[in-house]
Amino acid sequence: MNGNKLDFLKDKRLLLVDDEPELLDMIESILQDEGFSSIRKVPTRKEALEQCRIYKPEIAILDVMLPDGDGFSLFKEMRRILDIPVLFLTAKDQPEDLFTGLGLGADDYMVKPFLPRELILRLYAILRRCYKTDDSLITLDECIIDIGKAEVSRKGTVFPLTAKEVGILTTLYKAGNRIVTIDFLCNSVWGDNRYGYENSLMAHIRRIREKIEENPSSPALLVTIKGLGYKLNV
Amino acid sequence: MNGNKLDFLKDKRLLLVDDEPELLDMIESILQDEGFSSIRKVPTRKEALEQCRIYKPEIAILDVMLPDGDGFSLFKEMRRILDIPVLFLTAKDQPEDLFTGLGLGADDYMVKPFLPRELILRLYAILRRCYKTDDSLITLDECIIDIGKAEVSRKGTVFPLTAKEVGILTTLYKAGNRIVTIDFLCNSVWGDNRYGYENSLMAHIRRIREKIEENPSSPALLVTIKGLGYKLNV
DNA sequence: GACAACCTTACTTTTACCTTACATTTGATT
DNA sequence: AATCAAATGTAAGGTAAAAGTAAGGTTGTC
Repeated sequence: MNGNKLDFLKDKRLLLVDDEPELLDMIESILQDEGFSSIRKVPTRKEALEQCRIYKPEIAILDVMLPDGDGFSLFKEMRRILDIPVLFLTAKDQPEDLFTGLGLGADDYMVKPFLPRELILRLYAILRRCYKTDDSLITLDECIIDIGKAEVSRKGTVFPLTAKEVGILTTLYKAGNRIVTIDFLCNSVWGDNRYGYENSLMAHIRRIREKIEENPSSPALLVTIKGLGYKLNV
Repeated sequence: MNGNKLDFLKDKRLLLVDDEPELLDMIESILQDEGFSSIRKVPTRKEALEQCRIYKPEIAILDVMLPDGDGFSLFKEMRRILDIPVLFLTAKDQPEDLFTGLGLGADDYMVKPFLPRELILRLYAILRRCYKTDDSLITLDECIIDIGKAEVSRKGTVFPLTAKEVGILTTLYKAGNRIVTIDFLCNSVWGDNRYGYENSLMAHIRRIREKIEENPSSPALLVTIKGLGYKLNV
């Protein structure tokens, strides 16, 4: 697991929720030793939900027991905000908990105390499956978009991409050639609850089209679905 | 787990590999009871590889101990043919096996003897993540409506849907092939307490029928219930 | 057969988005 | 601190697809 092929998984944003500070610190150090760079830990249900909104974690490790509510109801609330994989932890070796957790739609389940190595491995197993397409290379017909290098190459010419352009393209790509609403795009590029950037988005869309499209005025790759949003054809 | 939302997972092709025929039969009956319809079981590494080529399973449950080689090397060979999720089984409660399995890239790991229910739940957890559906896909006979992409495909042709069309179809679909009144449809598409759009709705219904119906003038999918409303046959 | 509910089509209007040129911000460099 | 270039944001007129309208036609029910 020390190869470089899965290193991008270490950049994923993790959220740890547990009421015991010692355990929280322990897990954090296990994960840091493994190379995970973006970890946020909170002790309560309330803070967990807050972090879901502002931090937008890509995976969560939840304790079943929390001071202000159980992990299961937290899980359900989280799923309404984000569709991220979840690994449950429980102190009690009660099979009931396992069934409840997995039955709700959790991705894995571990009983405390656990071996650090097992946590790491199960974490990788989940991340691998959920985020395997993070090669950051988007191939659309004759056009190759390299998110990592922030450039587009088409017909032998290389066009550089700006930060906002990369943000927009990434959001569109992650949607998996489904329609992304203008609101969602604005939120993911400029941050939550920000309005008034619709026109700016439009200007960016135009600039992107001038780089990726054969004919920017009648786009074939980044298309408009009037009244609904934009779509990237992959 | 008996809801109908995850029923499509039960159609997935499963491959069981274990050298003990009793265990093989036991797992098969557990899975059959749950509703899994496509199960193939083999006792050897050699046959497992053969099945990967001809049966093309969508998930595999592998025993670590096999008469003609261990499960780990089988796993590596399988991955060269198919990139499917794998759940390992082991009789020995050796942590080493767990690390080897997950380290290689397996998706989950269970120690025998296990609870049938846990197997089922872990299986669902893996399948859900690997084959998560587009919940916005409506299949009506020969016609597939993709709400997320706002398009309808019928007989190989793809027709785009407009915003209002998507709204109407979504409302009809959510009603679950029950009759939806014209008032209700208008309210859900144009907003509450708005009248005077009945005729506009009719025009939209016509346009939808031209996209989804074989014969738009005698509809079979989006039918009129005179005096009551419209109904989507699912 | 008379009425009402709904269909159908062509036509008009509107809205959501396009486009372009220009203004402002950001951030690197001296 | 000043300068400059690149990136980003803004404004405004333009446009085509989508939505709405109207009017004559059709179907089913009492």
